[in-house]
Amino acid sequence: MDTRRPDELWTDIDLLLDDLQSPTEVTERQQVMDPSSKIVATVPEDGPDLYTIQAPPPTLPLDFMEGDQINTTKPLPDNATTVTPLPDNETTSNHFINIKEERDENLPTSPEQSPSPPGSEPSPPLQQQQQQQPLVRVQSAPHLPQSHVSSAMGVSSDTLSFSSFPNMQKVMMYTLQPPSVQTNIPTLIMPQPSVQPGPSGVSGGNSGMGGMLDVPTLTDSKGEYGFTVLVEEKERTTKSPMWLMSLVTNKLYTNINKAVPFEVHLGNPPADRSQLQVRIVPVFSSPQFLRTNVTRCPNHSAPNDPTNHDFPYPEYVVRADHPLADYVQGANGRLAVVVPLDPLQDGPDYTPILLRFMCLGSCVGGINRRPIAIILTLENNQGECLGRKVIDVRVCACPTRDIKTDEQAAKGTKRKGVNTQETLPMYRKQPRLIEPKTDSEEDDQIFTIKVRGAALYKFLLGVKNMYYESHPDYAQQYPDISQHSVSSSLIHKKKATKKEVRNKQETVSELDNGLWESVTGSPTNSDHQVDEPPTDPLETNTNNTSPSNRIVQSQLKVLLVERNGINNLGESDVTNGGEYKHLQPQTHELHDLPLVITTTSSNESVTSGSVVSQPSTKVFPRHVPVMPVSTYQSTMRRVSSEPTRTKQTPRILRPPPSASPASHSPGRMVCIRTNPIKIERNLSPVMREGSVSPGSKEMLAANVLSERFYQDSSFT
Amino acid sequence: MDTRRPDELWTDIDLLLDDLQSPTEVTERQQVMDPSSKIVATVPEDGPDLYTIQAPPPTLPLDFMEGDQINTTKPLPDNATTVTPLPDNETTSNHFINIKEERDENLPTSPEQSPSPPGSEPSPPLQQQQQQQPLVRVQSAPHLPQSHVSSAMGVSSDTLSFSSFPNMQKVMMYTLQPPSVQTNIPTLIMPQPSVQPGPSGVSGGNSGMGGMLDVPTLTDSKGEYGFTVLVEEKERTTKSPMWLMSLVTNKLYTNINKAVPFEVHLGNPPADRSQLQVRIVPVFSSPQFLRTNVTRCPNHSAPNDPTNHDFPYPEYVVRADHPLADYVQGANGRLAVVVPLDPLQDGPDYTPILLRFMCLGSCVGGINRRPIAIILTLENNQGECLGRKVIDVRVCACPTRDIKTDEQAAKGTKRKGVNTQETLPMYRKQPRLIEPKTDSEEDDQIFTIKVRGAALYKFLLGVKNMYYESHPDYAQQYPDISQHSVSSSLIHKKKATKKEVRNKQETVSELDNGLWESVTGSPTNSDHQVDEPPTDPLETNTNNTSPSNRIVQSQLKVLLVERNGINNLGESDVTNGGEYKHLQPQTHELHDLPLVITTTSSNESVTSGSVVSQPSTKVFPRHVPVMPVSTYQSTMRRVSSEPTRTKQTPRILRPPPSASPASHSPGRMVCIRTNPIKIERNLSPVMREGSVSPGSKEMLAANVLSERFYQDSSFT
DNA sequence: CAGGCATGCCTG
DNA sequence: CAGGCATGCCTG
Ligand SMILES: [Zn+2]
Ligand SMILES: [Zn+2]
Repeated sequence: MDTRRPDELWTDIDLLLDDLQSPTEVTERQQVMDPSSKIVATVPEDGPDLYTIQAPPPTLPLDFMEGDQINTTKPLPDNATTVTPLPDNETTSNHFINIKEERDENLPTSPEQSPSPPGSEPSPPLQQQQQQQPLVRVQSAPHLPQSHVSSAMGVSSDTLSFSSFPNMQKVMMYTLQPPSVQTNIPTLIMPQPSVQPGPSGVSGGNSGMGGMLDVPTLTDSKGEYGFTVLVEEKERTTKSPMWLMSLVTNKLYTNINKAVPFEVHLGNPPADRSQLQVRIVPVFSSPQFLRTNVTRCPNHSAPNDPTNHDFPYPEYVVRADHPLADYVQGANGRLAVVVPLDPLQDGPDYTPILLRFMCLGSCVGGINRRPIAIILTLENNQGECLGRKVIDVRVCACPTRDIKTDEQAAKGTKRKGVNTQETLPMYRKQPRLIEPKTDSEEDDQIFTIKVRGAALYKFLLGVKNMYYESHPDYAQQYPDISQHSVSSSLIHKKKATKKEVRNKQETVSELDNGLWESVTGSPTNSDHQVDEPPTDPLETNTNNTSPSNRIVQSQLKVLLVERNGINNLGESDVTNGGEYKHLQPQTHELHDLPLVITTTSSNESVTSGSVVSQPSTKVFPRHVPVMPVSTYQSTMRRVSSEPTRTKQTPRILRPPPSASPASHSPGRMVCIRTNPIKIERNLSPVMREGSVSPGSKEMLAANVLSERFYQDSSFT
Repeated sequence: MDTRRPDELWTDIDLLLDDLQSPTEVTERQQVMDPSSKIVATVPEDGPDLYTIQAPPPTLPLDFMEGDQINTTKPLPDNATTVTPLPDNETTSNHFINIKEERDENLPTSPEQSPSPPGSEPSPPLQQQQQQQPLVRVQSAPHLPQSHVSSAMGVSSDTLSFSSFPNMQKVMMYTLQPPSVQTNIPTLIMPQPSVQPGPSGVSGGNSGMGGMLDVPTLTDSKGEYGFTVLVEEKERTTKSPMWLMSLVTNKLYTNINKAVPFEVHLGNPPADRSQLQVRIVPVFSSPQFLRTNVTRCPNHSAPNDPTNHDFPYPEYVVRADHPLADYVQGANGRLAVVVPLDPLQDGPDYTPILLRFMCLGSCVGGINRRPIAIILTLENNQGECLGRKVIDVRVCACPTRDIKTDEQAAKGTKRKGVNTQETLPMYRKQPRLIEPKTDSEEDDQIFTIKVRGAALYKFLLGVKNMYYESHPDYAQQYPDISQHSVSSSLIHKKKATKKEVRNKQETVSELDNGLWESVTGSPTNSDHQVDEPPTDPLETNTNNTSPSNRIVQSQLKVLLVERNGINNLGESDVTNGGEYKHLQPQTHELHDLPLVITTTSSNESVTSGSVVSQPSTKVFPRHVPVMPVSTYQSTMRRVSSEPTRTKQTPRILRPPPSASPASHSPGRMVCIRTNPIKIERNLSPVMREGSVSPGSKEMLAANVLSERFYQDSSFT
């Protein structure tokens, strides 16, 4: 479930657009249409080939999050699984986006350093820079070197190596790049937005949650103070223990909202313990969700939930039973609770910290059956990380049953003598779907986007990849077709040959099984294959000798769509390759971009030859009242008649204010249109039922595309 | 899950207080304490006896909803199951609330007529009055005559008879009244608030939802136009049907967000069909939840849920695929969709209406595995009901599986030849718990409230009953002990004797089984046993000859607690017996009532002799940092130092504004205190962990009690 | 779509 | 608390 609010999505888009701006060449104009989302974009023509982007959803969603990157790879991966070149004898005469890519040789080469904007002073040391700039460079192509920036929350920039899983990228990653290409990969690096550590207890305020975050470090590190955290194997106080710690699966099993004591041990404590604190961050431990924030489900984070009646941080999964517990949103956007390290009590040689997990691992819209872990980091009062401990956690209604199940599965699987810590834990099958299956049956189909020209095709592929990267949940529900075919074949092969061969190959096969095993204790990373060894800021190996992260300026030029019958041409050239900015969400004046909406057969300029259009009558039962065209038009007109702030300023479509009670349902369809408006009665089911929704992915995609077009049109 | 927002709760409290005001006699002052909630109330002393109110939760929650009533029964039910009279040798010298009860003989006697305020003109006819006054009198005691007011939504005032279930009241109801007492029951009738048909699509705006509503009419009525609604047995269009209609269970089985065609038949259609419309209201069909609104779960009603991206009514469970569908909140607070009756198409002789169910029947925090039905009412454009059809619905992920399961169970249970329509459907076991079990283990205990004096005891019992009535979910999770013991014994007996005796006795046994069977098609009512025959406004039997609903003015007098060391005495005398008001939420000046919070052993004026206090050290694991007293005090001081608007005006505690990110967790504990503030270190677990929360039930209870005390203190 | 698992929750 | 059911969802 996407927990972001619409306005946050818009901020994301703004941020994205701000960083996507690249010089682009426009050659000619025509229209390319997405038959499913009914979004028509006018793009320059540049290439001779017509490619097909296959996507399961009916739209090309594009509400990517900040912190992601577009991978505009070149050369074109004609051998990619999902690429379906169409014959050039198509009658489509579309235009194309010409994407020029340049490698920026001025960018810093060490992945441990964030690149500075051109002309700015050199980056400060990592730790301090992180404190000042909450920017994290994330990179999605697994074959690219890693460049995550450490945070003070136990989520650091060092990347766990995928070297032991050579084939994993085929399964986990969305890339058009052949695995052999390891260098000179042009990428668009988008900085992570500065996270407003706003009131996280605000109703519905999932600020910065739901998008992609940095990849957490899941390796333990005692640090100079000998920091470690233990959990007793079993609560012996009562007959019905509130938690269970399995030494077999090395996982904590507990129920929802039960206090679990964590013992904080300092083997080499400093003289002044009062300056120390412990930060607890829950993370998804499965690779595909490492970068997804762990928040409470909508059910449990509802302000009326009893657990929130006396607690202003309803969205924090982990709570600490400590009067000075601090609930913060880290610079990386993750929700964390920080507890000061209490002085040692009389008895034991450790400091206990009581934690509660406020959602079940099965909570729909929340953890959603994905394995989680908590990262406990020892910090000084400057927030610098002094040690780290990662503990797998399973919050379930029947810990005793589940620990039994898991341990039996683990014992049945693993060979004796092999330390569980060394192998990837995988004790229970995991589902693949994240979102509640609320989409109508019409949505889950294979749609085809015909694109003429390699440039636009690549651009759209990059957008598609970016969307998948930033939407792991969506990727779960609608797996990328290209990836799916690759991974499924791998899965089949591995499954057939899985014969207790405990080596790297089998480890891969376990990964390929589609299970969401935790990577805790294993030096792996979610979607990045790195050549460098993993570097931990806590370790002495700070100098990284690996090849640097290649930052490339991508240039794209798009064309403005018509607006009010007039071509409003304008351009914008923004270099974003590797440039980091303080991303306090900036107010953009680009709010009023027209959007052309049409259907397949009504737009003459769009080739409708082999476009896969939906059967418009078959999907619905009989006697469906068809919404009249007038309804559409009047609704659209209502909004489009709003005063345009700046004629030359593109407009980003925004969702309408919350519908008034008096408004009827047709009023919910709000979009801004330009000429030509072409609506046919034979609307596709998707169009008719959901239509183009204000906050929908279609709209976002349209905005981004249109934004491109507008900004670059003045170049022509 | 309580879906109300805190501010709505406050509104509820305001409304409640407004109606609870009754003349009260204050004799003396002392303090009665709730050892669990740490709320100390000063009450007048009036009675010699010390009673005990047992309640499972650690608090005496009091965020009752409007539309409920307090049943201040007299005489005292000493033989009630939960009543535990304490010996009078307790050292407690508490004060008491003196509750005077008078029967208002001027009130109308017909349950079909809403009583008018004294001096006002007679009530208009039922139908019209309902249109004007969205007030519904609800009554909780099952042995009382029914007085629900009809609404235009197919939810009418006629009550289904419980005559076939003579023992049901013992199981379903919370009453201290012996079943034999059928008359002269003093009751406090609270009018239902006027429902603001506000923007239901507003985030978190569950306006008026979550409380108790009127009891819907679940009987079919063709009306003059021969109205009925059919659903085809099975969708034959596709191989995987989106719905299934079982003729065995007479229930519709469908998946979430699938369009199901309902065929609206008019056997005797009028000349002008264009003035007709159909209203669809989902209701819980099991007796204990008949009066609970059916709304979407927090998960699915989240604005970021894909189903809400293009739809401004996220909380409506039922959607209609119709361009003119209107999503309204009826006068009774229920969410409904109204669809105009389209003209007949060429082919069939019926009008199809496509409906979608936007939550699974299992949705936590929503339907929550409770059986539902939809009530389809034919209306004219004045909203007058012209016909009614009730259809059971099960929204599930596997309709084919579940219909199979249900039909097998039905066939295995019922004897051949017996029409399913005539028997209570009960095909699958139903759980008893509603709320997600988020409460800590410390919460689910039996707590004891010692009360001295019959009056206060009765008052508190009434409050407890009212809370249970208005919180069916809570009643599910923490069943009323008195009711539980009665019902469980009944269940055991019935189960043992359940030997295929298909008569009334067995029907009762089915009810006693704790299952949530639908009452559709059966003339039953949820928690009311009525002597009158059921009256349907559609039927000719409009004149009701049954004994009238006895309205009684209850007078209560409470004492003000100390504030700032000074006794601010004031009183308020409000007659609320049977008086109906237009309840546009009124702004009360009673916002600043002090609240005395203390713990058991620290308050010398409270007798701690046999008070059941929680073990303060045993519940928590070892090494729990105890929140220091200073933290409490500073936090409390922070809020209590706010400017008091009116010295004489009681203050209602309000939740603090959403916590700022910089605030630490102790800041969440906000309460307004008066002297004496007595905090001991050995705080009970409840106090220490959750503490007194601003929006919690403890606070609400304290506010109400304090409000009483304040208003009546000037009498002294 | 059927079989079966995962997992919350009810029952005894 | 163990056994088992209810029910969403994954797999084939
Ligand atoms: Zn949850
Ligand atoms: Zn739901």
